[in-house]
Amino acid sequence: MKLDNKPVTSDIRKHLPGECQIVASILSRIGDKWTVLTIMLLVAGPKRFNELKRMIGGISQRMLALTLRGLERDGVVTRTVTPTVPPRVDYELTELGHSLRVPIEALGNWTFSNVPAVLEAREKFDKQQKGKV
Amino acid sequence: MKLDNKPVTSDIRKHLPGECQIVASILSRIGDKWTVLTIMLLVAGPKRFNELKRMIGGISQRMLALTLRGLERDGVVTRTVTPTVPPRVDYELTELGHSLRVPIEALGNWTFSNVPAVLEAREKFDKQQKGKV
DNA sequence: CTGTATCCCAGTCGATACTG
DNA sequence: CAGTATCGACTGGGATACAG
Repeated sequence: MKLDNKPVTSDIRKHLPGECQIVASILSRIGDKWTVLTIMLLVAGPKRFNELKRMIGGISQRMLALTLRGLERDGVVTRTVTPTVPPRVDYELTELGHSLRVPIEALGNWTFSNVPAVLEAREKFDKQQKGKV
Repeated sequence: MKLDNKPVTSDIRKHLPGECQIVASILSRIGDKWTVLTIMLLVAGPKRFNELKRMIGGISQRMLALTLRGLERDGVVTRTVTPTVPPRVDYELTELGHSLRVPIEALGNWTFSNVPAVLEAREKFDKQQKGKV
């Protein structure tokens, strides 16, 4: 897999077969249950581990750790350890992470403004299914 | 989930608690393994079941059926049966589906153009991890 | 052709306990 | 505070077989 400095067209449909997997793997991280929420919180500034945990609410320690490690691996967040007692770890969006904010918010806003339409569609669909049985 | 106490960024944060689940459920459909690809293919026009199956390649009959059913339920695609022998079923994006194309492509294009950055970050991260053990 | 129904494995996630 | 380790429940998804 190499796409060095190729003039990347802005059309997703033109990707090569090999790139498909990478794109899918990144896309699946976005679709991950906690990723979007975590990024949205970090947009406001650096956060500590438990700070994020509290803000997210429903997440387990394990999943937050996994989510953050995944984001760190992909270069979206940085992890900064301050070796005090007790230890302090700050997570912060990288430049790449901040650039992700734009498309993520586009998607979030689309979702938000179409919630009624989707709900209506689901209700209608479910009602039809019910009548079919 | 509490996103409502900070003076932050976009509309996505303004949602009410109850809507959070809906937003998450829609978002998770986007992150679904086959959804984005399927939508991208349908952007070009209506497609039949096996036509989609062939184009996607790696998908099983079961997953394509489930994916399409989910999209239909959310009002993103329509399913049109032509009762001939053999039967013919066409799937087509609704207006809602076509509007989804914009944010999806934004995300896709971000992903596509940042593949090198992410790959580099992963490689760097993995190397560091390796050295730590 | 276009599905639905079953079986089954691999991976995911939460809860809990333990460590530095 | 900030994790890692482990276990068990649950689920996604492929393969296969069958039906309209």
